[in-house]
Amino acid sequence: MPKPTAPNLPSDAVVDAWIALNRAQQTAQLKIERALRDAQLPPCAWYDVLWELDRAGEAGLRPFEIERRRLIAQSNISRLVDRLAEAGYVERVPCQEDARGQRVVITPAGREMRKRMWPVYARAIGDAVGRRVLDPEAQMLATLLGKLT
Amino acid sequence: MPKPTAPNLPSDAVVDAWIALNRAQQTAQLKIERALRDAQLPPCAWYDVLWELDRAGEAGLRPFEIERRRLIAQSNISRLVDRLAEAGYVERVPCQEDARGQRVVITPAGREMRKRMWPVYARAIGDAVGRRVLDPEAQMLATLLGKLT
DNA sequence: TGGAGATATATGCGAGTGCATCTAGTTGTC
DNA sequence: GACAACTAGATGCACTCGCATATATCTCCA
Repeated sequence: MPKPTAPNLPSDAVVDAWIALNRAQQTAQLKIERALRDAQLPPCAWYDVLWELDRAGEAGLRPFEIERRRLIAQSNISRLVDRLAEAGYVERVPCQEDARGQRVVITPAGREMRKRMWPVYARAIGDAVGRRVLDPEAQMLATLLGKLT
Repeated sequence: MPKPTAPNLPSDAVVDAWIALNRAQQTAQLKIERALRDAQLPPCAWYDVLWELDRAGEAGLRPFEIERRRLIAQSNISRLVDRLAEAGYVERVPCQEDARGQRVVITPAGREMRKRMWPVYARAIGDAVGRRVLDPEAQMLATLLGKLT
């Protein structure tokens, strides 16, 4: 009979879930990151940001918006945008409604890079995740994992 | 009807699972790491290795064994052991059956630190995971995530 | 209106990471 | 038994991260 030892102390099932979560994420992440690197493409994080910016369109996004959507720490956003801008994939444009801020806008080169990355990224996700679970399992996973966020 | 576009290309459910996996892991990891830091304790990775070594007993483990159990890259193990040794929590002892290698053995101070970390670590797992899912859900999660490793 | 406090972003710093490479020792093969 | 191929572990390097802090701007209220 599973019985917590004290308030908030996790059951064995919860600890197991935490361990499995780490291992699974790490394993998948490693494979996917490697697939991109092997294809001479930028890392996963670049894709995610380019994707957000592509969806955002002309207006782009404020750095703090990217931060919230992607759960990246503020200082890391700042530098990730630096790198993306240096690579020519995004542009920082001044922001008239708030002089402290800026808008980050994707460039055509950025859009193209995102498109170029997708097949590789997708195949890697397929290999690392899709091949190992059935579709309904994947759905269940997404639902359960969603509760942790 | 969900139908893969091409061999190995992931369905939407799979992509969602991958995204949720990242977010969940990152969120939980961040909280747990912070809880340890706030309690002036070493990071999560130290706990994991100390735990393996504690279970391994007198004989300790070879670095490459730790590597396999914890999915840490070889070079990182090497340096993590450096740090643990410098902190006095483990000791490198020469390995007679293979002169290239060594055995990493936990010290009493290491055992004690592991014990000291556990309550904080456990509570953090409880907060980050246990509070958000029911026990059977955690079990299901562990099972599904296990398939990805 | 004049600050006080909040918010947006940048940056210095110390630490950890992955990759490539190096050294030393081991195993298998002829 | 000698040499090629392999394995264990260490290390230099470039890069990224998280944290703390700095700076500029904004908001709101006395």
